Amino acid sequence: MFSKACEYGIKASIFIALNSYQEKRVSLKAIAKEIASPEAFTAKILQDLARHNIINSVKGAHGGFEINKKQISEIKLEQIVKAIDGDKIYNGCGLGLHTCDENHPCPVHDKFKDIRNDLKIMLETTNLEELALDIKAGASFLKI
Amino acid sequence: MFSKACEYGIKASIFIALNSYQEKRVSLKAIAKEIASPEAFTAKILQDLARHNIINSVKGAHGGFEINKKQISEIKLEQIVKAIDGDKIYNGCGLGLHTCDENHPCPVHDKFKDIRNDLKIMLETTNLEELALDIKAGASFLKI
DNA sequence: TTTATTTCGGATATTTTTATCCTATTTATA
DNA sequence: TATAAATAGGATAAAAATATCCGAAATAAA
Ligand code: FES
Ligand code: FES
Repeated sequence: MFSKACEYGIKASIFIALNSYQEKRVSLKAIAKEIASPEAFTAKILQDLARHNIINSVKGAHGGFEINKKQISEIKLEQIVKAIDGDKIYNGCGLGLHTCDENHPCPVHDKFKDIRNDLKIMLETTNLEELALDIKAGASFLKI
Repeated sequence: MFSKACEYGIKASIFIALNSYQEKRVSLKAIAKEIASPEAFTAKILQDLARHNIINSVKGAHGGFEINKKQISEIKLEQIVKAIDGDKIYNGCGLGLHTCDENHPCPVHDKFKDIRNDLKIMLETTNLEELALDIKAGASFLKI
């Protein structure tokens, strides 16, 4: 469904958000450990998220990653997915036709579009805050 | 969502079904042309589907691929997807945890499982016959 | 100002997916 | 029986995704 890069990006963002509530900046190393992801690969993804202004990176000693506390509840999964995987999950045809077009539908178009739309709505309405709170409450997990 | 192999497998199966209704066996070449897929790669996928008894292959002159007419309405998309992509689409965690487990959910589990279940139901209830009929009626397309 | 820490970013490596090539095998028919 | 037409399947190649390495740049603190 999502690429590995996107999975890491989502999990990392949640962990960063969680720490940002406590004014704590987290290092790449801490993130990779917490979400069980390869460090260098995760670094690339974090750079990408920083370039998209989803997270903030601070270089140098005592540097790391953080998210503006006030923005956490405004950041939707959709932004992360679009930043990393692009919007093919929204516009792509389920059977790989060049474009998903109501006027030139593939055989599964009608059945597929509803599911894809539900996914779209889910991504557009889910924000980082709620996900971080679940982790904090021990109601969900970032690894294993 | 689906792998390229799976997309080709679904489209090929629909085209084979369509022809099998008219007692026509279709060649690899004809299939690849009709669904705009690479011939040799498509051959591998068809072999896979044949091994899974979803389609039937006939070697030699006047050979090709066909589906037992009476089975066309019984073949569900689910069988094709499972044969090619396996069942990770059913059991896999949306964020890549080892297993999707209600008791050890990832942050998006609750929101994800409903969408995944809708997809599952769609695949389990959609059969080749209805898809082939749409193609025949010009209501859907296999390429471009 | 030096040092330790940490992200940045380019280059490279590995793995997986997608695609191609070639020979063997099977089968209908001339 | 010889030939042509097809699929089967192993080997290989190309492309994309995933992962690693390393030096450069930035920054805090000694
Ligand atoms: S055309 Fe294939 S999903 Fe819309
Ligand atoms: S645990 Fe991640 S989708 Fe169920």
